[in-house]
Amino acid sequence: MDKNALFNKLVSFTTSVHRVTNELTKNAKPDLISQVQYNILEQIAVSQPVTPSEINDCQNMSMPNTSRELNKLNEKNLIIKINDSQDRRKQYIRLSQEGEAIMNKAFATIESHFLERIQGASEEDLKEMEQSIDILQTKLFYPNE
Amino acid sequence: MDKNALFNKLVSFTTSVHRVTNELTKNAKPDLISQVQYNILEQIAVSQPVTPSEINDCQNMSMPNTSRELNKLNEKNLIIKINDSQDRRKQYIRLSQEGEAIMNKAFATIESHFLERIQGASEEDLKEMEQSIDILQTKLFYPNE
DNA sequence: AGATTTAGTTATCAAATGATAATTAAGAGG
DNA sequence: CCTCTTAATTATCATTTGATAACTAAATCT
Repeated sequence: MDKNALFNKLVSFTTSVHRVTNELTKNAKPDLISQVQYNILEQIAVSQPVTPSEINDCQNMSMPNTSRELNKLNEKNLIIKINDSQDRRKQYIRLSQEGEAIMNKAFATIESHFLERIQGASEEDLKEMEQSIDILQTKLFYPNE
Repeated sequence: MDKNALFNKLVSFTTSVHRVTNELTKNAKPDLISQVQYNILEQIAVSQPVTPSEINDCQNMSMPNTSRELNKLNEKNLIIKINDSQDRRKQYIRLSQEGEAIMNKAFATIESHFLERIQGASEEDLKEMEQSIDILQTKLFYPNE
């Protein structure tokens, strides 16, 4: 199979995913946090608990900056830091109750945009989408190691 | 079908796409441009010609900021601006030769990371991925209007 | 025990970004 | 012709971000 053609498809696909994600998340981000902070909260929400190191890997940031942003989120009472009892250098980050509330609200907004978007889809379409997501997630967008 | 479950899948899927995209594009961005500028160049590369308005819609920026960033890219000779002959308020943005060269190099880097990632995939897998991308792109990540 | 690595913090500074207001110029509609 | 809207620009300022250096503390290695 032509891997080059597949790559070109992937490029325009990821561009589409980014664009649509932007559209879906429009107005979902609360004003009191920055885009970077929102991205971090989203990562925490999806895969909590999470360590600061994991955050800076996924978000492509440096430790000092991750630390700073986590402090800001902590000051805003949106996250909590838990010390690892085994390895006392490590921390685990979770959403606080307030953080959960904020993210639930954001996800609800995103979901309503999503529902509008798939409004016209048939049962058949939905099934196909679900299977396609599963395939791509396991075969292409799997975690690195 | 449970649209709510599909939505949850979509959330973790888009998170994965973002994370993997980050990994693939690591080291691909030339140092002389910022992340935002790179995103803009990528959009131009994928769907040129493009108007400044389209850019600020897709990138979720404001017109003044889009204009500023395009000026910076123009000063760096990475893009060219072409006036619409019909509607003289409009512009079309394209990559300059230098811009094309830079983006080709970036895409080559990304492609090599991509090839590493799908190294273990069988013919069958590749075909499935391609079909899945097609399905999602037409049924879910289609352009808005 | 001493050296090295790992996880995270603090401080600092330049640069990039976001947001807003004011402006120009060209279309579009009445 | 006049008003309204659209496309884009310029200028400005506060904030956010990125990058780097120096540091603490705990774990691991030898």
